[in-house]
Amino acid sequence: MPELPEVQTVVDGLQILKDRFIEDVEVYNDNTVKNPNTKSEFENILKGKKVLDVFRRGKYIVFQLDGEYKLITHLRMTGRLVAKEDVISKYTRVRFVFNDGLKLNFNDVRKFGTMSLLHQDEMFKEKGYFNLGPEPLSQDFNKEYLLSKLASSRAIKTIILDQTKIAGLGNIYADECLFLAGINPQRQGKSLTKDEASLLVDKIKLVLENAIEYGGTTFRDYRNSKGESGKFQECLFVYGRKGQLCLSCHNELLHEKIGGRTSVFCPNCQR
DNA sequence: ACAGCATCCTGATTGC
DNA sequence: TGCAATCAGGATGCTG
Repeated sequence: MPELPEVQTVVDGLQILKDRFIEDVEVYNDNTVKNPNTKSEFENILKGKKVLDVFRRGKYIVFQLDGEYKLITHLRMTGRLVAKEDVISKYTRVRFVFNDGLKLNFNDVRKFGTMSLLHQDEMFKEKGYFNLGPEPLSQDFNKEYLLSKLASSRAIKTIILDQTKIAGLGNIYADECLFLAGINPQRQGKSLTKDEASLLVDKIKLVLENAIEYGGTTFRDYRNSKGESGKFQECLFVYGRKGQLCLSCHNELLHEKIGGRTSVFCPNCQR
């Protein structure tokens, strides 16, 4: 599941696309493209455009193109942007050919991933992108900010998964952060003390930084832009470990559905 | 206004 | 053994 560290790793690998020109575009799955309305429009606008920059915002990958256009991509669960293989698979949804022959495939088993090509002045059309909260690794995300978002009866896990409040956390890192902060994921946001909120901010930053160092987590589907796995799965304390023993206190890890998401936690370490 | 749930989709895993 | 049900989960749209 590509979350912030996985998306960052992909973006790092896609820097090779900078200053290249898009020579050809093929859309194999119409529903992958959200904007513009037709795939011929999508293909025609992209052809001849230069890639000025590739960057990450939350879980989105953004290609800054000349002519003030942005190609905004979301991998969702199984999307992969692969700049290595020249093979069109049954899961290739969109394919780009660059001026020097390099190919970029957007492969996506489950077809949840999306691409939107938008001009600078119509960015509001991509609501999820437009409404993103602060980057968790920036100064804007601090304990004062988090406290201001905790005045809610919703579960703390649901709050930190809300992309309009914090951009980039998904199910894996939400569970990991809450474990390291010693906070039960079911706790109401408003029940957290200032110290707990402060600790949670620190652990969110720590986990994301470490996961980026490790090239992200490959639990099942995630691969980087070269098709390689990440290594942070070796560092997980709770995600995917339901029924196993807590690495800290050796009690059995429990699991609950919170906001429709499987959540694993230690009832002893997380209060 | 907002919380909660269904929906999208396909492969892997689990259960009978 | 084989088939069917369940699970995985990010964002969105609908419902109460």
